[in-house]
Amino acid sequence: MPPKRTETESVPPLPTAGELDILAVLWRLGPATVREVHEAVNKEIGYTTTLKQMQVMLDKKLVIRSERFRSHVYEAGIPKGQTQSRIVGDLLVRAFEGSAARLVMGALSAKPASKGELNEIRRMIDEFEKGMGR
Amino acid sequence: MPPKRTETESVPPLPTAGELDILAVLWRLGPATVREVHEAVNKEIGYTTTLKQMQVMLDKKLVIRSERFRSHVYEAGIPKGQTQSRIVGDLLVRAFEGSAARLVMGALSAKPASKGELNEIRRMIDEFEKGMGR
DNA sequence: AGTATATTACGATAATAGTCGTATGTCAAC
DNA sequence: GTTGACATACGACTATTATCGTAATATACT
Repeated sequence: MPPKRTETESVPPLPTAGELDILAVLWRLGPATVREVHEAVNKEIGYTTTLKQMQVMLDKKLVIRSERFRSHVYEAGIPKGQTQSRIVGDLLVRAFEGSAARLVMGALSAKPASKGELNEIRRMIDEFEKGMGR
Repeated sequence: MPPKRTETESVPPLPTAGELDILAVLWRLGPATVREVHEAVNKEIGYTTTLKQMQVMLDKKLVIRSERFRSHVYEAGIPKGQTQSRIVGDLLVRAFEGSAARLVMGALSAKPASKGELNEIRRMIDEFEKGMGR
C-alpha cells in the first residue's frame, strides 16, 4: 500500500483522474465557485459529488479557497505548470524509461499535430536549449 | 462512477499506476514469469500481490499468458507503443487542452533533457512531419 | 419574522485498487 | 511414494476514490 497520506504534507500528492479534471477547469476559468466548476466539468454526477471532491482537494492542498459573501471561491493550490510538470514527470519515468523523445512519439501518434503545432514544439525545444545550463 | 467494466471488452481499460509498473517491466524484459516480474518491480510487496495483480490484468486483457511446464509466462496484451499512446493521449486532453507543445514543455521542465535528447526529439518531429497525411 | 433557495458540512455507501494468507497443485529428488 | 520447494487460485481485508443523501447554515425576498 502507498504510505498513509496525512493532511500535513509539504507537497500535495498527484491529483487523481477526477481531481485533475477539476483542476483543469480551474486552470481554464481561474478562481471559481463549486457551482461554476460543477457546470464546467460537465459530467453526469450530482452537485454534492463535485463539492465533496473539492473539499477533499482542499484537504490535500490541491486547491485553496476563500470566502466570498455567499459561497466559497476556489483556485489551484499549486501553479498549473508545476502540477503539469509533476504529472508528466511521473509518467515519463513510469512508462517511457525517462525518455522525452518516446513520450513525444506517443503524444503525436495519439493525436496527430498540425504543421503549426509541430513548429510550436520545435520553438519550444529551441527555447529550452537556449536556456540550458542556467 | 465509471461504467461497470465487464471482462468482454474489445479494448482493455487504461492500466492503473501499479499495472503500468508491471507493464513497464514486461516491456523491458519481454515474456516473463510472475517471479521475474516481481523481482524486477522491486517494491516492498509480497509475491502473491504481484501474482494477483497480474491475474487481474489477464482478466482485463492487459496481458496474455502461456503455460511453460511449471509456471506461466506473461507478456503485454497490447503493443507497447499503442498503450503508451493511449495513456499520453488521455493525459493530453485531460491536462494539456490537447496541446502537445505544452506537454513537451511540461516534460522538459520535469526532467531536463540533454542536447542529444533534444536532437532526438527534433528528429522524431521531422519524421512525423514527413509521414503526415498518410 | 417567515419562507424559499442556494450553499456547505458531513456521514454513509459503493466501486476500485492494492494487499496478503491459505489452500491447492505440480514437479523433482530422494 | 513422501517430502520439499515453488506456483497458482482465490477469498478476505484495507485503503482510496467516487458517489450521494440529508442536515445545518446562510442569504434573499416578501
